Amino acid sequence: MRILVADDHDLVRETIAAFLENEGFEEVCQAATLHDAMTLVDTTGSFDLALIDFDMPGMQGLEGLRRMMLVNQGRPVALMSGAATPAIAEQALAMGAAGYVPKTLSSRSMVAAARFMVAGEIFAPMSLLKREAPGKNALLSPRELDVLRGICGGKSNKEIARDYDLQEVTVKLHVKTMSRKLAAKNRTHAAMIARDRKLL
Amino acid sequence: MRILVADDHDLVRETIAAFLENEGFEEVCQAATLHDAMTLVDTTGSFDLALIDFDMPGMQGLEGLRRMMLVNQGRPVALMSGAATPAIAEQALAMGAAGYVPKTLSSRSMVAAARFMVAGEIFAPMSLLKREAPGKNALLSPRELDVLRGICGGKSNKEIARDYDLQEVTVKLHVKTMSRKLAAKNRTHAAMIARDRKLL
DNA sequence: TATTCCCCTATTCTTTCGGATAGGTCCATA
DNA sequence: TATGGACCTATCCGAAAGAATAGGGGAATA
Repeated sequence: MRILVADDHDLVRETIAAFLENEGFEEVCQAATLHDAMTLVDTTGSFDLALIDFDMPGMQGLEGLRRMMLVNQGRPVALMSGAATPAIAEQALAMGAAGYVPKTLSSRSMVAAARFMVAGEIFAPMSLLKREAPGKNALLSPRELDVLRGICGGKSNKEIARDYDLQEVTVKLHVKTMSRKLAAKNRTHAAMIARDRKLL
Repeated sequence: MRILVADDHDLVRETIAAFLENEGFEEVCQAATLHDAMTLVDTTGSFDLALIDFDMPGMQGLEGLRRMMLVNQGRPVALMSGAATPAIAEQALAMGAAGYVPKTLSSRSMVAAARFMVAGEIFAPMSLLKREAPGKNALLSPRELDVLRGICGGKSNKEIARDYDLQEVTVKLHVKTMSRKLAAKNRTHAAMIARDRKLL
């Protein structure tokens, strides 16, 4: 049961490591940079769980997470952060991270989360991933949502018009107004924004 | 501590409910269809956790999950399934589900998962979400990946050409060949496929 | 050496998108 | 009644995207 805790703040790292050791995890290694963490994996083998800090030297955003996941041979790697946006947490999970651990977590919860992830489950606090107020995408009218769905399916304006029994010009109108509301540069951008905000 | 178990297979549903009751959950309600489940929520109030079956009458794919999440007032709703693809599990989580619970889970794990989700965490077995062989997006050449990234950012061919110091026609070529490889109808479709498969 | 693959460019053409402008209906609410 | 919003349609235009065809250079490999 080998665990790696990687964080550049000595106090934070050592506290977490100490707690994990007390809770029965046999081997808890530490690293202060991504580079150190990766060489540690290279020399001593992969870990059953790696907790790595998001704001750590060497991590360029989530690129560091990606690299860490590669060297750890597909075994669980989780992202830790004191202050990261829900978007970051989601992206981390989407790229296959074993979890997202806010540093605000109580030490007991942290241990529980670690146990969970070691067992091959995914840990994430739901408060972070909660979609905002349900009626908040009222910025888009029903028709605009229809069109947006069509766009996300890769359809052309003509196809969308056929689907909903409209004229192509009307679809264009909706595309334009909807893109403006979403601050999208074009239909493709709008589709990606819709996907990101989960408002399809 | 109110929990709802919704599944059309009586045996499965009752077994799960019995286990949860034995483990200390006070009020465990049952429903055999999505409709029953939703009226139950309407009449008796929202649940601390709702476990709903993916292959249940009334659920049209994930649409049922969406509706259930709406009526349960933002409190945890998890998807259960005997045989669902990783894509479905991911989508469920992406739309804000509290978790994905395979029916193959041992009853002890099931209870642990329920506890977890009631506490506001997200549960998902990592094995399902694991990305396949890392070198599998070798179908796309490096340049095609560059272009794809640009498209996902909503950029025009001209902008992408400028970014990588290419001619616009060259970008068009990559767009075309890359779209063919991905079986995409157009750039927007390609962007969505890339997002789905996480191969950007 | 020949083959293959990726990369880059060029020309021409049609289709599609996107924007602007200018109407119209319906419906709810002030 | 008026006002505004959502919805629909129309025409015109320029820009962008997509498809077809035809190359050349470089690197790896059989």
